[in-house]
Amino acid sequence: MMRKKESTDYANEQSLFQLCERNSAISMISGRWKGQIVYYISQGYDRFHLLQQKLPNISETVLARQLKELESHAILIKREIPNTVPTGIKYILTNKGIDLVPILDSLCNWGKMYADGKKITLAADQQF
Amino acid sequence: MMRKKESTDYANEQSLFQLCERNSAISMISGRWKGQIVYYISQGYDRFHLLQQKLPNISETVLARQLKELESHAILIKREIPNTVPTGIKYILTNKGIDLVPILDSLCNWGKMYADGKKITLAADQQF
DNA sequence: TTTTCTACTAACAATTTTGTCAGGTATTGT
DNA sequence: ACAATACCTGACAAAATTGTTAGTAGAAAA
Repeated sequence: MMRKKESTDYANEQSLFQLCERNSAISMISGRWKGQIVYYISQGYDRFHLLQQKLPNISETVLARQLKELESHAILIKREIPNTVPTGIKYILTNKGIDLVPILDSLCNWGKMYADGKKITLAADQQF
Repeated sequence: MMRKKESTDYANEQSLFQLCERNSAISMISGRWKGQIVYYISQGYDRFHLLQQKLPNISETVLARQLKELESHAILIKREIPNTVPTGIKYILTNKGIDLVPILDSLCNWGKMYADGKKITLAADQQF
């Protein structure tokens, strides 16, 4: 475990992680529903009422708001579906949104991997 | 873009993503400071006052609270440092915490990759 | 005409998260 | 004794997020 700057540490310190706003990326996905919305859209549940079906505990208002926020972060965009009965709109992920999916997936795997029993394990060099 | 279950879709639908609590993993890291705290501890800034130096805008109280929350999620643990001047404590990442670091890193890369200009790009099959 | 459907929005209330203030312990140095 | 360092905690205020209620529009079906 390294401390402060040593020359071997340089690449690490200079990493995007160091300079970027760690939190802006986190805040873009940290709504109560955003992860699930992005996921379901990626699965083809790309219309308002389909998302409502998939997320039965979210109200219309809240869903609309979350979609708007995702749109403002350029994670998805709205698109009118031509020739639809009462003017349908579908939501499609931008490339940014598509790239987010595997990251959310790995976050979720991480959560699940350590879900059971809350057993705490440490790296070998931290053992005692 | 697929809809509902088709046999080719099975693996996808069965993915951990589908079954796990997408949000529990997200909520563990979505504090205003948690990402940064985990990162700095991984970089060796493993003591209370070192974290304070690295995060000058966080108050003592809030830092202590965030650390406690991370501890309650088994992302880190406290450990007394023997023979220290006024009883030092250091924070070490559990394996769970260590595994989180590259995920936060990729989240951050993702954020940075799309940071400039907010240009929206779409996948080829969504073009128009 | 009234209802239904889809896709919203504004206004406000409830809840959750953050931040601030004022302590508190334990040890060492002066 | 008094100050300083390191690490907290409880109580409460401020701010942000989420949820609720009531409404909108435009078109088609009853």
